[in-house]
Amino acid sequence: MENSIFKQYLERRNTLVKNRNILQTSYNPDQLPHRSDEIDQIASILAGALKGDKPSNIMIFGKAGTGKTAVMTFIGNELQKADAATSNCEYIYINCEVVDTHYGILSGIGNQSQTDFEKRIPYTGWSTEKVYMEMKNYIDSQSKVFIIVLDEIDRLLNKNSDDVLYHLLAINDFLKNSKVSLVGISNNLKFMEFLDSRVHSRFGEEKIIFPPYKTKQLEDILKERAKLAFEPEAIEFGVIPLCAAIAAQDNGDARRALDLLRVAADIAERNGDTLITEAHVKNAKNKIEVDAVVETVKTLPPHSKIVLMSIIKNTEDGNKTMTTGDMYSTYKEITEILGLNCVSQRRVADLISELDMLGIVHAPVRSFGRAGRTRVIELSAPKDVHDVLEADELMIPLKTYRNPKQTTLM
DNA sequence: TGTCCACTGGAAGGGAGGGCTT
DNA sequence: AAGCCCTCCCTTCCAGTGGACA
Repeated sequence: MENSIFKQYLERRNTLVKNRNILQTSYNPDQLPHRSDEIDQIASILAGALKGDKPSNIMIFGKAGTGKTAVMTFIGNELQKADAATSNCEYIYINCEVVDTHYGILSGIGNQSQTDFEKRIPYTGWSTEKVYMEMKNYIDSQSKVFIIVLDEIDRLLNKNSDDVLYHLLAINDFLKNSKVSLVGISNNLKFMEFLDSRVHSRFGEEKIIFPPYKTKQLEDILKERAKLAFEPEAIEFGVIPLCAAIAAQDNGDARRALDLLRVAADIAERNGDTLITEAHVKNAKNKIEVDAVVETVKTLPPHSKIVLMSIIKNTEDGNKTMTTGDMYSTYKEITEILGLNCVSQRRVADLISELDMLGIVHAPVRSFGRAGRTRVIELSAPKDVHDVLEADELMIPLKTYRNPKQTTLM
C-alpha cells in the first residue's frame, strides 16, 4: 500500500461519509417516513394471504421517486417474516423494465421461487405456451398464495404484452391448489385506460395512489438517511433543504433528492473539503444531469448514434432546426463515410422519435402547408454529447475523412 | 374550398440471432 | 442436424394529415 496510487484517496476517505450504501436509492431503510398510510392500506389488503386467502389485485400509482417500490419491498420483507412459521404465501417481484417480454415475465415468475436448478425454465428456447404451463404447474404444486408484483408495469403496454397480463389474471381459473394475486406498480396514471377491457375489469379491484412528497417530507427523508450516512457536522445547514427543494420541483422525487445528496458528498470528498455545502449540491445537480445524458448517448445503438451525429452536424453548420428530410440526407452521407449500410427513412423516423422521448432532441411534428408536414428537429442535449459521440469508436472514420468537394465534413 | 406537399405512423412481415428439442 | 420458438431490427406499403396557397 506504501506507494499505491490509491493511497491518497483511501486516506482521504471516511472524513465525511460514514456509510455510503445508505444514500444509494437501492438501500431499503427500516423506516419509510410519510408512507405509513399507504403501507397500512396495502398491508390490510394483502394480510389475507397469510391465512391462505386470495387478496384482491392491487394497482399502485405514483410518479417516479414517490416510494412505490420501496414500500412494496418493505411489505414484501414483512410478509415473508410474518409467513415464516406458516408458509402460506410466496412473494415474487418482477421489474418489467428489466424483463419486458412475455417470455421473460413468465419464466421470471416460474424461476424466482424455484429452488431446484434442474427444473428451472431456460431463458430462451421454449414456446411461450410451454413456459406458461410450466409456471402454472409449479405454482399449483406449491399450494400457496402467490403475490406477484409487477413493477413498472406500464412498460408492457407498447410491447403489446397485455396478453401476458390477461393470462396472469386469468390463471386462478386454472389453479386447483394455489392462488395468485397481482400487484401492479406504474408511474403512469393513465395506465389503466390503455388496457384491454378484459384485463381492465379484473385489475381494477384496488387502486392506491402515492402522492408526490412535499418539500418538508423530502427533508425528513433526507435527514433520516443523513443521520445514518454522514459523520456528525459533515453537512452545512442549508444542504438538506436545498436538495429537498430541487427534488420537490421535480415532482417530489425522493430518489432525485438522495442522488443530489450523495453526489454532493462525493464531490466534496473528492475535493478534500471537510464540509458539504450548498455549492456542492449545485455542482451535483449539474453533474447528474450531464452524466445522465452522456450515459444514454454512450449506450445508444449504432444507427441512433449516427442519426444524432447527423443532427449535431447540421446544427454546427448553422441549421439550428432541420426537417426529417434534411437530416436524412446528412445521415446517408455519414453512413457512407463510415462504410455502413443506411436504414430506411421510415426507420430513421422511429429513431428520431426515440431520441425525442429520451429528451436528447426536440422534434415536434409541424405542418408547412403546401411545403408538407414533417418533424422540426432541434438538438436539446448539452454540448458534452458531441464530444462523447466524437470519441466513439464508431465515428473514427469521420475524423480522417476528407470530402473531395468541400474541405472536410466534420 | 380544394389541392398538394413531405412526411407521419400503423400494419405486416422478413430474416438474423439466440437457444431449446428431438 | 433439422425443426422450432421468441425477440429485435429492419423493410415495404400505404392511408392519413395540417395547413399554406391558388
